[in-house]
Amino acid sequence: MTNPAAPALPSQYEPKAAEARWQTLWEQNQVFRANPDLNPDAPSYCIVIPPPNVTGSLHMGHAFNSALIDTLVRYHRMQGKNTLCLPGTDHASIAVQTILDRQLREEGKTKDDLGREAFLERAWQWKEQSGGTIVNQLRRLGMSVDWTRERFTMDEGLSQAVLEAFVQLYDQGLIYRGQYLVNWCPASQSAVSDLEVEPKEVDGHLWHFRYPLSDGSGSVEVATTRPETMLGDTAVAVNPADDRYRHLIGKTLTLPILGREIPVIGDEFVDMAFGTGCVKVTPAHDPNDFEMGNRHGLPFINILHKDGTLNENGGEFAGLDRFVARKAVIERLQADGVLIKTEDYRHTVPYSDRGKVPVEPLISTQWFVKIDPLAEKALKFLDEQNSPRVVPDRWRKVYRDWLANLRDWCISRQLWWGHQIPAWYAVSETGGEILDHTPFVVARTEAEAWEQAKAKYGDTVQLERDPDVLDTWFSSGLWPFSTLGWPQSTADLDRYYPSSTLVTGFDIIFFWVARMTLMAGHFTDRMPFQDVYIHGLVRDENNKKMSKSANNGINPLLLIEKYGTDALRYTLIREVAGAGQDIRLEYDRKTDESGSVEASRNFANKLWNASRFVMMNLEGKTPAQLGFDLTPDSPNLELCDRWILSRYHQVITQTSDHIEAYGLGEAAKGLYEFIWGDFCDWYIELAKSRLYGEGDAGSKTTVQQILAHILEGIHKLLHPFMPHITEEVWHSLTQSDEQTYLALQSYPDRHDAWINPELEQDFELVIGVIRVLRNLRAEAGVKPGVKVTALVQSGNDREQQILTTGMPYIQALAKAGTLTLVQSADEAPRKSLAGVVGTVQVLLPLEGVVDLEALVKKLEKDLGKVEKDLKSLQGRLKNPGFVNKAPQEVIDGAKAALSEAETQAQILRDRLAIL
RNA sequence: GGACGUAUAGCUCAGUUGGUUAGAGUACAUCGUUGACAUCGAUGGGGUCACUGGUUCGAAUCCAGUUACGUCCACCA
Repeated sequence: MTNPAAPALPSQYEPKAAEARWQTLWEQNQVFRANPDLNPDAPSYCIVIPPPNVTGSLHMGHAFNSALIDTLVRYHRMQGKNTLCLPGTDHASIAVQTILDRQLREEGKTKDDLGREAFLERAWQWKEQSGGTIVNQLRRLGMSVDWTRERFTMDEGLSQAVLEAFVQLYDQGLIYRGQYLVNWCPASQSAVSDLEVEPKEVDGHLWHFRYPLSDGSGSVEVATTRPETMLGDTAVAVNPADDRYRHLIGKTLTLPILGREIPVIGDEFVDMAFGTGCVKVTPAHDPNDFEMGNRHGLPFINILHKDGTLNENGGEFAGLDRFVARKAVIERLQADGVLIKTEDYRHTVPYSDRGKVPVEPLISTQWFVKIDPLAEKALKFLDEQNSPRVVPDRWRKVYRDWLANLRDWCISRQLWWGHQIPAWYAVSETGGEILDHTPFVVARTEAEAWEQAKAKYGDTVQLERDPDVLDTWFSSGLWPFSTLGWPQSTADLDRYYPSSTLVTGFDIIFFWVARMTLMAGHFTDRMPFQDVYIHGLVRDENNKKMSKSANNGINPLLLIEKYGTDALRYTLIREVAGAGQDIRLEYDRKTDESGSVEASRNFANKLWNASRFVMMNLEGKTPAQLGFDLTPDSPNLELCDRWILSRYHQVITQTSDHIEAYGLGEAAKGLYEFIWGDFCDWYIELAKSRLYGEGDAGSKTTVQQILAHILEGIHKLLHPFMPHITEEVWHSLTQSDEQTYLALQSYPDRHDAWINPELEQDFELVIGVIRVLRNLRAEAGVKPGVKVTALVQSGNDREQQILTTGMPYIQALAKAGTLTLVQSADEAPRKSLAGVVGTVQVLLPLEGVVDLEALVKKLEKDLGKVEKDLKSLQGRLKNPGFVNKAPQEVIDGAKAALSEAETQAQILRDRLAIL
């Protein structure tokens, strides 16, 4: 090694140790701890991470989401913003309770055996375990979050926020308790929201029955996919415009089996064209029928227990499970001769997302949030202020449509794990039991509840708290501001709220994004984030959505172990183009290998070695010690120096612009091309001869300065994407101590003065000549190590000038020992291989044994290509339509291309003629 | 039943407001251990841009339709 001061770095980057080391140092030294009071004049940047559910561990989707967030956060931090990235986890009420229920079942127990207290203790244990795993995974991903501000949706502060929000909404008349039809999940024995229901296509049947008219004058035919609900029928509806049945409206029918008299009603909801045009109406067990029941004042007969068995209203079927009862009802109807037919019927059945069983629409008493006033406010923000700004734009419409079309939100869940509803019932008023009509008080604390209750019902009142908990999304809806201290007014809220960007997948726009905007609009009078960046999901190698049920998840830690966190992060980001597109991850399940992550690992290794090379050639100096006093007009800059500096400054601009437009993938790709292509393949190669002392001393210093300067810049530019390797190398490069961090350095400044497109084009010509010469060498079968004699010919003054400057580059990189620049090709031996770039001819004379036929073949091939272009260009320029209508610059471009092609063709023909 | 997304090299994907010779990575083939890197370098082969029609001097790009895959929303018994 030429540099004794540079650390002896191995030739392969080992991510494992470096990543662990920096993760620990960052955290121990609270590098990412936010301080709201710091730099009052600096803008702030805040991302509150979407809290993962404490349901186990993180999957690839989390890794993707985290990579995007951390890249944004690190970028903005380096831009000098006062930055906070706040981590946390979500209690995931129903999801966690489902897991615990399953565990208990495996132990042969139920939650009632344990009792609420012991159950919750167990739930907290689970939370500690799963939450711990998740938080450690976030660390492994290199998230630059402020761990001192870590939150959990059920911790003390956030629980306070939930209480406050509930009480306020209740006091404002926006929360009410009422009897409504809800989606009932018999498996978890709880109400679930509309969003927790997923429709599934199933092959079922459509059963047709005959309901006789009570006056004996005939019958009507109705059909259903759920025959057992007929036990709860309280009417049959027909469309009042339907001539076939209009006369029946007002008559009564006798319900089979139970013999109940039910009316025929007219309702426009009924589709005359579907089925028979007669609909059985079960107001207590069907959403449409519920509405009809309300419209027509029909009785609501509930036939189900909460566990899905039939209750006493089911008559002889009482006690049977709903699906058993279905069969029994069909048999009985058949026996009674009123079953007309059974059709096979494919239809959608609503399934409970968590319980994995069909949900049952069921009347019950629940708590609701009145959604209209909240939705109106969020819509107003969107329409009038485009707030939040949705990226990509197409999701804005999806979000808007949903907001505009909402039903009241059922927020009570018959579960134990979660925020218990702060309502206390005066059970002494209703015989010691909580009934639908038991009076209640809503309060922030139990003491406050007693106070209110005593005032209303006297000192002897007995209180019992509502056993139900709130929908998980109630607390998640407060997340962007509850985590910053709301309802207290805090410095954090002041400084970081509203947050800058919410980064999340489209799958929870409704569940979560909209709930946050609803709550934030109401409680903080503004939208909780400026931008919403919606990304796609990670698909598996077969383009399938990764899911637990399909068991096709890819464990991010396996890939991290194999290739490193930086490689995984870089892969995930590099794959995302524009925004919002799903990404597909290459993966071999047998070997746990991924070609694309491997490519990123190789890129990291390339960077490592390039850095190693540069550091070995700086004579122990840091970039700061070498200094960078060069300006675009410094006389001692060579063509390649100006070129790489121009490219470098373009890349700074381009990377920033892309990141700020959420084009993270484009930014990542641009850096890859610059680092591997421009910097490593060309600049470093050209720098070698100067570093090895083959030029003057000034040239060596200049090249060292530039190498050091750009290398440091590269690490800064790449740091948001690959935080560990860049932090590691940057420390060696700058010889910084362990209390100084690249993560806190400022991003490279853009200096447009360095950008020189014309010069870049000149340099492209040199590169072109090198490529052609290399190609000729390969065609001629010249071994890579052998130096050749070659000629470069151009009759153009400007090209001559560029080539003169570029001569040493061509000699070095194309291994041309003797290289002559000539005006005319006559000076070349007859037996030469030839190629063209622009109007420059590159000639490789061949002595001795030469396969003439091969030379001719190559020339003919090249000529064929050029002639094809030539023809198309000539055709175009002869076309009056083109010449008259196309813009001048396009025509000029075509003319220039034509003359170049003509020159090329001529060169090739001449060459062929000589042979 | 609505709405949306995607279709380009064997594979994963780029391709800006239409401008002619459609690009990367990867895989493949050939050559290579010169003093950063074989997790590398050089070179090469490989595409009727899903299909059909239209607009235009000119279409991967714009329009209409078709097909395939995927996603979301929806109360049809």
